[in-house]
Amino acid sequence: MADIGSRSETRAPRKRVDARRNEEALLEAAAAAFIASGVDVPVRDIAARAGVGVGTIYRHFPTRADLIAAVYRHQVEASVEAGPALLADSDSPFTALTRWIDLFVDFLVTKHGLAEALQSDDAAFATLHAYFVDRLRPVCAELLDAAAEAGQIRSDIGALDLMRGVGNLCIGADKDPEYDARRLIGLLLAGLRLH
Amino acid sequence: MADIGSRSETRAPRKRVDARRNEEALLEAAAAAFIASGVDVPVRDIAARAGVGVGTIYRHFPTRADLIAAVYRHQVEASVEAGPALLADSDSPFTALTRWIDLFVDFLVTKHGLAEALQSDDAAFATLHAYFVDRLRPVCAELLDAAAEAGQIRSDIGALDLMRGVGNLCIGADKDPEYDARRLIGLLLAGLRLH
DNA sequence: CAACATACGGAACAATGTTCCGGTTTGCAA
DNA sequence: TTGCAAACCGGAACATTGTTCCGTATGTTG
Repeated sequence: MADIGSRSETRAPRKRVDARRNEEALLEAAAAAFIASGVDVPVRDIAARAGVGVGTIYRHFPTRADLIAAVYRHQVEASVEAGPALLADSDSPFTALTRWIDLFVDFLVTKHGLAEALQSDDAAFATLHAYFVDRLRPVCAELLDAAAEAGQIRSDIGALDLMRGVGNLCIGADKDPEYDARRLIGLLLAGLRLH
Repeated sequence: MADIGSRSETRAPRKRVDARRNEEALLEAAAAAFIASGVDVPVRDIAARAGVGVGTIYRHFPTRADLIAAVYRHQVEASVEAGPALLADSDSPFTALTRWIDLFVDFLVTKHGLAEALQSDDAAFATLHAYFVDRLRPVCAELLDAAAEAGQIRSDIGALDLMRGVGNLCIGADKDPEYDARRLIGLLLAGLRLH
């Protein structure tokens, strides 16, 4: 039987083209604005870059967290996929864990203010926090479990704890060149090892 | 030679009594407001508690950092004095270091938002950061050096790095009861040890 | 007690987040 | 193709908070 509604993707009465175009423009504008001014850039700035009104932002992305999540979704998914790959390619689970954490740190420190936003208790960032946890915790847990099972690390630290610690240690790493977050994260991982 | 200006403390032509009274009231009001709403409590709230206008706050404490520093000065100084005492009383330098860090953590997590403020790159908090570093770094360095000299820990981590890491790990510890900052800080210290 | 310096209070201004509504555009169906 | 209801748009308007400024009140001194 022929497809009733042309060859478009989803059901749902098809979004208006202007809405789709604006959403696209907003994602691009937000990405640029985040790089230029951090994830706390004023809403008005993003709207101006995208050439839309502030109302349009709130309509497409009710909270700042939604916008941030949308902008960085690709990279988060890449981290999700990197987990199993590292586990397969590395010579030990602990090495894989270390490498994965390194990717995670790269991600956090290159997005100005992301680490801060993730740890913030601001209700507006709750969904962002939830998104990161939902996607990344299982991956981190897998790496952690593998290393624990191999007897390389203690097994009394949860994935959430570790991610939280790493996230916290990344705060401010992009502002202060004197601060070497990786060094401290290395210490944290060293503290995890069994001897 | 006799003291020219009565038996008061400082030089400087003696402040007006209302000014001194307001400063006192502000310190008390700020301390209460910090406990109730964190160190980010709106300036107006503090002014209202103290029964003064906002202008009075800015006159006595030009930046929020000045006010915070004044409110917590006593406790910071207590931490400064605790360092040598712990070193003398503990059975090993590493134990002393651990205990001192514990005091430091206590201090940070009980002051809502203090850890965040300390790591913030906001220019308004620069002097607060500087005050903490000036007073506490030498103490931490002394403990760190003693432990390193005793061969208990590696010697390639500076006092500033450690304090920064501990401070970062304390962020959010007062909000989220699931998050156990001390556990991660324990890991960090474990990573410091030599075997 | 008078004159002066200092401090006070809060209105006014600025930056930013958030809501709301009149006007416009678009998708759909007759 | 044309008409229309629904969806969407832009930005004015409002709320919150930090910061400055100045006319007024108060303490201090001679």
